[in-house]
Amino acid sequence: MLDFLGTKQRTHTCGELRTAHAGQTVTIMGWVNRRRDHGNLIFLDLRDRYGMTQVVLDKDLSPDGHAKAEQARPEYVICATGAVRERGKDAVNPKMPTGEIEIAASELLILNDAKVPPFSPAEEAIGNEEVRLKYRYIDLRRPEMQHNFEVRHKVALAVRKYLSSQGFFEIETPFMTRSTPEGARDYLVPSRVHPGEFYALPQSPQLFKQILMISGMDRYFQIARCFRDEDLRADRQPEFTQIDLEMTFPQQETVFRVVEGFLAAAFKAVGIALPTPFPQITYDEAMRRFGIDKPDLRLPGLTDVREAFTVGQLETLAIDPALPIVAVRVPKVGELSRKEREDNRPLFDMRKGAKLIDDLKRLEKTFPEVVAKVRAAADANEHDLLVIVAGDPTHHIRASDTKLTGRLSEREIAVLSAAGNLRVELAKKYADRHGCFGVTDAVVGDPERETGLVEGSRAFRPIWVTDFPMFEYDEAEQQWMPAHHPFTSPHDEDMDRLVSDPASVRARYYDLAMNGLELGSGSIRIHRQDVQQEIFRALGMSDEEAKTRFGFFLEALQYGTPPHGGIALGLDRLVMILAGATSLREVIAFPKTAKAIDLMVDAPTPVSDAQLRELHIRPTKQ
RNA sequence: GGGGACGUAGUUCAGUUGGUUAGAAUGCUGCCCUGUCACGGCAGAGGUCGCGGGUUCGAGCCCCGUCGUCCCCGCCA
Repeated sequence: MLDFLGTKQRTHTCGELRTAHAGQTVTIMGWVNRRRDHGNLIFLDLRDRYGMTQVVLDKDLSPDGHAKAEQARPEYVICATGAVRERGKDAVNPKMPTGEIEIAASELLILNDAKVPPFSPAEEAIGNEEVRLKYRYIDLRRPEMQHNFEVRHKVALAVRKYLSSQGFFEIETPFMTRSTPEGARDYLVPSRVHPGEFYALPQSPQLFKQILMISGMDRYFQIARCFRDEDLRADRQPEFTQIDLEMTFPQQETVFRVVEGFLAAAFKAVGIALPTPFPQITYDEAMRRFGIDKPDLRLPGLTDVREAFTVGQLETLAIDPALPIVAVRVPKVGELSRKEREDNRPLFDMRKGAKLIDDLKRLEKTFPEVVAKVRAAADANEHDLLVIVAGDPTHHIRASDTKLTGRLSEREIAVLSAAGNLRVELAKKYADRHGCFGVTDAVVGDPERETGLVEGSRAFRPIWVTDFPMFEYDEAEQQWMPAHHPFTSPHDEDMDRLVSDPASVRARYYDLAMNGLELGSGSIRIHRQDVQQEIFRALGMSDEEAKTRFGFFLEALQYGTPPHGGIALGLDRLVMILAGATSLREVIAFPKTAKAIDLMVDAPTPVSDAQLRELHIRPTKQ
């Protein structure tokens, strides 16, 4: 029943034939997307990565081919040879790029059959992720998935090309290494040769890339796999890919220009113009204006409306005059009903003393002039949703005024971040009303879009967030902790306050945010041994402890370390944004479930006792 | 570790207050069909209602447990 391929060769893909090919005899191969059987006339849609082409089997023209086509079923692998024929006017399918032609097959080979698939790649929407992941090879046949991986490939290629053009070497670093100072749990690899000892899979190539700078490699990059044994989210997988780079003698701006360069190149590769340079904002300003350290610029920011209130009014309304009072505006959402407001309450975090005024109509009855001022300040019209977030003066639990993070107090941050999160949550909930998020899908969701840059697209809004605080106060441990890894350099002019006022010390640390997602983060590193020691001491770490934990690196630092810095960007997240997807699973070929299981290969699994014995491992019983 | 949603035909789902034989669409199988493109027509097959226990005369539906998928919190410097 099945045919041998013999010496047949594919002459064209299923996506490239046009009317210009009419008259040519061609051979195409692909999967049966759909079969339409009209008795003596059978249509087969052949699908491959490049597209779909209609093959016609006419019993008069090719009785053998027609007989084969009768046996063909969805997902059978077919080889069709025949003449390209322009379709009659009434037979043109304007929905298909190849819809003006068809192949009048003179010969049809069934190269392979297929079991009835659990779902069809030809179907538009499929829900069950469990089935999709188990039969991932079928899921990946879907045009949407193939498009996602085309985007992923083009982005990676553009990044490589650009960085290479800027003098960066792509250098690999080990997968089997030792635990590094990152904060996540390690995946461990037992050593057979060294009983009881383990390698760790890298959470990032952080220390290796710094050592490459010490090694004089000048500019390094890597599209690097990273591993972190933490619980998953829609935007977090246990193994993920970073565009990792490091350079010698940079200013912060030097790093920014490089990243802007390769991102612009990557976006251009998928047909989108990304204007550079990207805007910048300090951490403090981001918190004040957006209530979050990864602002989504597609939405209006928070508005400071303190001035709209008199001291007396604040007292009547039980609002803390010392804390920020901000308006959250969501365009075009309109007034909410009492029930809608009720439903939205869980979106607001009042645990740390923030308070929400979500019924401006009611407030307007008592204080019409206040509401008028708030509306004016927030630039709101009657079609916008507007709420006010302020501080609750009766709330003094835990949050303190004295322990500062940067120049904002913990209580100020509590109010601002409650407002900032509400802003994002409301926008997500009413996305279909304000339409600020919609453009993304329209721009890149169309696999057929091949040409034409979307000039200055407002769908993708990157922003640098700079000057993060160097330290965070850990309430549980009652001590200052590095907000990032301990090799991040503080600002030169903040150095003298390391001990006296750690809260005010700014790090030369930066994030790149896009559309409310953290795309990447980096820093200018510490390159001097004496500074590094000071930082460790500021963190309450003894010289001995530092030596045990990072000895090899501290040693390396002493052999002529140049100033250096870099950044790492999440490739998966970047592609996710470009693909308009909401989960990393849509842009990772073989992802894991929320419980870190690979449903296709069924991993992890128990291993044999012999294997464990060899590795000197004895599992503990539950 | 915690919270929430979901689990019924291959797939997507419906299933009333707990009541007789669990439905639809699609897919699948067979037959018919020479211009379809989500082809159409006729006929048919297809169910451990995730799993285990309980309540009840009677459970897809109620209760307890458990497993799985997804989302969130914690966690992820």
